Amino acid sequence: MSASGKQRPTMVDVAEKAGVSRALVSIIFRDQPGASQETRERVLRVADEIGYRPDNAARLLARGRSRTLGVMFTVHQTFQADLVEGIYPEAERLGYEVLLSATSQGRSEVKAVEALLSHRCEAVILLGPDMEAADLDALGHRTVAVSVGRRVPQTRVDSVHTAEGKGVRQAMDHLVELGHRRIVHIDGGRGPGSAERRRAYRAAMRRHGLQPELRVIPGDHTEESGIETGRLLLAERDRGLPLPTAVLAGNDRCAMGLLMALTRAGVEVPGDLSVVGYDDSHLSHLMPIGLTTVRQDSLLMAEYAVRFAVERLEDGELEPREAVLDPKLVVRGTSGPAPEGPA
Amino acid sequence: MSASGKQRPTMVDVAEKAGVSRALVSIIFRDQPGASQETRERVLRVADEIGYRPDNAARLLARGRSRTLGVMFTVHQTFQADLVEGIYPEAERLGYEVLLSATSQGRSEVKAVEALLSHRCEAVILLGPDMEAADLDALGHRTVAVSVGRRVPQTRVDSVHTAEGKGVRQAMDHLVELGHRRIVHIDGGRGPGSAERRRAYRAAMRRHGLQPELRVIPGDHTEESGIETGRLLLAERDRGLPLPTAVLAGNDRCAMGLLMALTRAGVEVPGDLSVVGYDDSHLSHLMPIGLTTVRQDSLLMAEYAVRFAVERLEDGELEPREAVLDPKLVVRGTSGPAPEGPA
DNA sequence: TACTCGCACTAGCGCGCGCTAGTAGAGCGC
DNA sequence: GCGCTCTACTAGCGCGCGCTAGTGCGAGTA
Repeated sequence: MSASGKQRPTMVDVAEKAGVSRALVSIIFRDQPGASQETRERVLRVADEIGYRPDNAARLLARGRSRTLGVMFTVHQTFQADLVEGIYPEAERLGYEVLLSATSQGRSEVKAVEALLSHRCEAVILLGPDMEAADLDALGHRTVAVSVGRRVPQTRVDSVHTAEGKGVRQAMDHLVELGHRRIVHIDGGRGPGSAERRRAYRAAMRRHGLQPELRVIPGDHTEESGIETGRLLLAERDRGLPLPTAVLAGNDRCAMGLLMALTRAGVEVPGDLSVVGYDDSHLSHLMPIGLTTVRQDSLLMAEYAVRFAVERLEDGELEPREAVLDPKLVVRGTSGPAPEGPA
Repeated sequence: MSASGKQRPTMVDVAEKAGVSRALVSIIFRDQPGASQETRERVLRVADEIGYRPDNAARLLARGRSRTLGVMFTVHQTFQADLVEGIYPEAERLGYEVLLSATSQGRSEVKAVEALLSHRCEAVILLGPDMEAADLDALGHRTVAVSVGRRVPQTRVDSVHTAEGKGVRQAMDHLVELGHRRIVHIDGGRGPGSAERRRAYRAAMRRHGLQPELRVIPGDHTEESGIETGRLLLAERDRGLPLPTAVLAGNDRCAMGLLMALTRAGVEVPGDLSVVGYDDSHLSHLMPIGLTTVRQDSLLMAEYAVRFAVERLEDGELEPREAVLDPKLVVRGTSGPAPEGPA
């Protein structure tokens, strides 16, 4: 037997060996009524003996539906990994399979989505999509699509995200209550949710009368971005400018980068400076003192995403929906009272 | 048009609209000779108009081969994300598609692999598999399998890994040269490569005459493990025991956790203590001073894995092969001279 | 005996495509 | 005219399975 010559056994093989028709084998493997208990057991035993497994490709060709959800995600985005982890069980619960397709440099979102569709996924769940709204809309016309983490108003695409505004507001209120005034925000660039977070930060600063201190530092949702910001702030300090007393990072990864840069340089967290992240990915626990962050419930988001997709598949008339989940500030060790002293 | 009623156009639709036979459309989409340039363009234009895309499921049913590689990976393992990123381009270069299937808690390796096989993957690439050698061997008999990061001698499974021993030896020599003697190793538990690293650590300690200082702390390949170890070491210090002067972590994630725990507690790295990781995942750059680590070339490993799989598929008689890549110590900021003074 | 009913099982078409074995027609040489 | 070759295209089977419309048969009823 050559390695490449490993012939997959088919239903016909099982049927012949068991002395029944192929149709009956089909019935048995679909767990449909129409076969005696005795025959069921015999056929299953035979199938097991010759190593038969149903061929999904053929299966989903034969029945019109594939009952498969495609998930597009970005390698290296921690929070998306959390989401993927939540998607599997919910999909299984509803009787759907899951196919993953990653984007990375050199593999665009379009490519990743095409791969999913060509494998007959009935719906695609896009984790933090970065494509144009128009492209998203077009995709929504071609198939059932759900965007997670990014709002997509006015399109035929369902979306699941958290009320970014609320989350940021909670974080800002928390910091202000602790006496912070010089609070800067590291922007998430084109990252999912960034625009809303930036807006909410600005609004919160104004609301608290901190307009003069308002400062948005460009960045993105990576550790590098946090490190760079850290370097920038340290350089400013060395030139005599005051450090901010608190930083609202674009997400947890960014916050972690910032923390690494600052603590290495001897800045006390939260003594000299407080840091708040966003996501509550498992990174939040990396800091021994815990990262104060705005929790997005990845499990719940995954659940919604899967359910939106499935419900749209089963009732095509449904209008696009939007789930806006409540974020929740989780106070851990990286936020504390603002340091004393003059600005 | 209801959302779920989005009927995918098929070749028949294209053929009818273009006024040719379905077979000709097939020829054109497979880029085979047998159609005039003029017809080609017309058919492709028509196909584009009605939004036709080839159906992969049907395609791989019709031709015997699917030309698809399945990749099993673990969500959250950073280094595996690096590997996935390398697998895509190499597979594409060789004309293969890639299907991903993740393991996580609640989704076992067996489940993940079954999902891949049921979608007619011709071969599976297992990133850091944790299953029994016997199960791996069985899988190797059923299909073409490649294990990445874990050695699997005596099985019908190709494997790609680095010479863990060499890597550890380089790291240990580096530390000893810097004057370190009290070097502990955080074990990687059942993680890929752990056994070899542990063995090599022991051997290196003996070789350098440091047997009395030999110490392996149980752990695994997560940040949590590093944090716990950090806590443990700090607690020991508080009880008057000396800190080790250097730690060889099980991998980068573990090293990062350790660094977070130690630097938070005021331990100077590398002043008081040096830390060496393993993998050179992108985490290594998270530390502003850079993590000294043993580099595993993820791109090269991915390339080997894909090529092994493909070559076995195209020549089934090939015996299982093993690629052992040379690791390379990358010295960055977390390792420095051993601190002075008595133990 | 004749007639239904229900259970266990089978025949056979179709899913969308790849692929082999063709055919029709144009062009060419003699 | 005939035979040949070459290009452009088509007919039709098969991939492994789902599914509808059956068939056969024993038990129960009148």
